[in-house]
Amino acid sequence: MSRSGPEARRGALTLRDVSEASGVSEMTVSRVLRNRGDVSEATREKVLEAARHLGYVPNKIAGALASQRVNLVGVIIPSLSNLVFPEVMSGISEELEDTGLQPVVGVTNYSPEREEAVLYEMLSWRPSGVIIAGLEHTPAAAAMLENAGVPVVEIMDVDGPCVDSCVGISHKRAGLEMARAIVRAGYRRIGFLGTKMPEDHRARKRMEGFEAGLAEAGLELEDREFYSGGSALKKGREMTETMLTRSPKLDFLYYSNDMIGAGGLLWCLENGIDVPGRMGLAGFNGVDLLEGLPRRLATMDSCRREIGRRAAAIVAGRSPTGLVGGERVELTPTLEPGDTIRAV
Amino acid sequence: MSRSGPEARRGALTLRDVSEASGVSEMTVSRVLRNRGDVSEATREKVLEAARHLGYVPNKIAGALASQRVNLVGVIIPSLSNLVFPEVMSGISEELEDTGLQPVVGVTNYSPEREEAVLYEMLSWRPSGVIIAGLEHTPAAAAMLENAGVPVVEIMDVDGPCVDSCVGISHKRAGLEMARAIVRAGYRRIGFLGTKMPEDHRARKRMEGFEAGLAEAGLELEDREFYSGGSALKKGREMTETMLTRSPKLDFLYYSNDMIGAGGLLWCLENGIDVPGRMGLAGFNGVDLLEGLPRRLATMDSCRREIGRRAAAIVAGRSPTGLVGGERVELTPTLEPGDTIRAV
DNA sequence: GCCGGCAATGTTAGCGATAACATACGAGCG
DNA sequence: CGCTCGTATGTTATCGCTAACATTGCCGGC
Repeated sequence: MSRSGPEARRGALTLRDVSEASGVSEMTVSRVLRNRGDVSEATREKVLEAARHLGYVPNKIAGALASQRVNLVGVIIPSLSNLVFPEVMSGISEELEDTGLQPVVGVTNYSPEREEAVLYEMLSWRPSGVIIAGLEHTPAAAAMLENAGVPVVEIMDVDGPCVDSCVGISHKRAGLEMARAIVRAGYRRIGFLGTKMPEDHRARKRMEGFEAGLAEAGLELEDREFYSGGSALKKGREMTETMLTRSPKLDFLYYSNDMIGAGGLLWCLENGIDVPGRMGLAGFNGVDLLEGLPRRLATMDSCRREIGRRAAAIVAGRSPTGLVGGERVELTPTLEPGDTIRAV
Repeated sequence: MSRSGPEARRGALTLRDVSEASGVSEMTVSRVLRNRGDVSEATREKVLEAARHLGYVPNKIAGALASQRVNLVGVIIPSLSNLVFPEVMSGISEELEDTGLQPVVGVTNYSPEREEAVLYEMLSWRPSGVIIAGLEHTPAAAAMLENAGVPVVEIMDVDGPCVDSCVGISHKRAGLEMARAIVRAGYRRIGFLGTKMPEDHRARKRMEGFEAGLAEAGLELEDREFYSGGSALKKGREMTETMLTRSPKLDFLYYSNDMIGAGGLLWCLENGIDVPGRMGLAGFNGVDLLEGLPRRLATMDSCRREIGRRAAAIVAGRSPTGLVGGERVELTPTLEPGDTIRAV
């Protein structure tokens, strides 16, 4: 209600308005609003009152430009509908909570070009850190990360070289160990079911590790099936049916994620297949969902939340290691045998 | 490690660097990089080459301050782990794709105070629009939205007054119609299972509408059960068991979301309960997951993606209605009877 | 050959905040 | 009483970019 109305138009409110309303300089208002520097209690009150009354919202754009500081952390992930990434996000948010830093999300849909574009866009806001999923980037994206001049944490995966820091698990090893466990349990004729995504390097590495594990025992994958799009649970069913029709002698199915694994499990149970006797099953990720299934699917936890936390800690400069960058954190996924692998 | 030259430290790269490298003025570089104004083809090439070579990334902070334009849209939602919101996000992203606008997400965890804080933070970046879930806000948040001076779209819900525009479905009506369908199918002794979240106004409205629908037929809810946290699928099972133990005469269970409904369905099937003969079941949302279940759970689609699209269209100023604000879009959820309600 | 007119480029003045430095003022001290 | 010192506040100069307004050349028409 001050000058000619609440505010002639948007954002019309600036430090100057508050300063005039409270009778002190802009600088003092700025100090009060940021809790920085010495300001007398009386002045502080006066200023806060004026700001509140006017409904002033600081302009961080100007603030950031002047101070060369931005309290944003760019987070770049392939997808939000994957279940996995929202959990990573939670970990990040949790850890960033009281650092004054704020995550900003960008989604790439597993497209390297899109990743490059999203990264460019993010960097143009000069965030004080970047967390990005995966170790594989276009050359241009890699160069940008290299020159970002802020902490960069590549997450989810540690199988390969990273630009600055990385936090994740070895998907190769995850596949390998699952294969060993399966072989140890006596299964021999094994099928693989996964996503048709050349760009999902982690799924690929898991499969490679898995095959390597089988190879140790002189085994090979007997069959494979890939899908894309649609309800993962449904696809899991369909693929399982397809595969078992085609290769009825299989005695184990390894799924590249828990959702399709769950679909497969439901199908097997409905079709009277003895699990884990006649047929063993395993997925990957360790999602919540599994707890509600009729039987607990074997899986391997992918440490999603922990990955988020550790990555955020590095960006926030509070890593427990005390390092400032160039950190490499490999978490160890634990095998959860559930009820779908024979006990040894 | 590389050149102690090009940029001594982070972001040292500015328009000036590019301008010097290419021998034209900063303004011309700016024009080239934004594709604005007349620039000769030769100059354009020269500038782009220099920019690429240096690895220049424009500083949008400065750009936004100077131009008073920010290509960001703030999106404020309660949660990312809910399945529902990522889908809304997809709709938003899709629609925003070629508008030059970029969504920035803030998560409130269903806390009004957190919502207020997130909103304040967002507005301080002066986005060119805000999309926010729900119609209920703290007075301060409402005031901020009111004075934002940019398009504000409240989404998901239309049962109540909105600040500027809103896009959603009527949860009251959704509950009401589900109740009518259930009554019509001959069920009479009905239980409700939902989340223990006073702040989830939409779930609350659904329940209210549901009760109103029952009341039309002179019925009342015979039992209710609420949960919070944990695996929704598992909770669905547990609650179903609890409720049917306590109230064995119930003949219908209405779940406030599909996940717990799915858990309930699995439990019923495992326990040999005749669905939908002896017992009818229904959920809410229409999620993908349902397709993979042994039987299709009755549900009501909540138009999530469409809500995202329409909201984004309004913010982007491309609403099909041609209106500039103050729009009210009520979408109509469709009942999907699935296999868990008796045919009439 | 002079000048209007247009296309291509340059200059100037902020955008709204903050860093860094300056100033005012009262207290405490010898 | 003069001086130092520390606290509370004000001034000035950017931050990197863009809007708006010059300016420069070159063209053709009369």
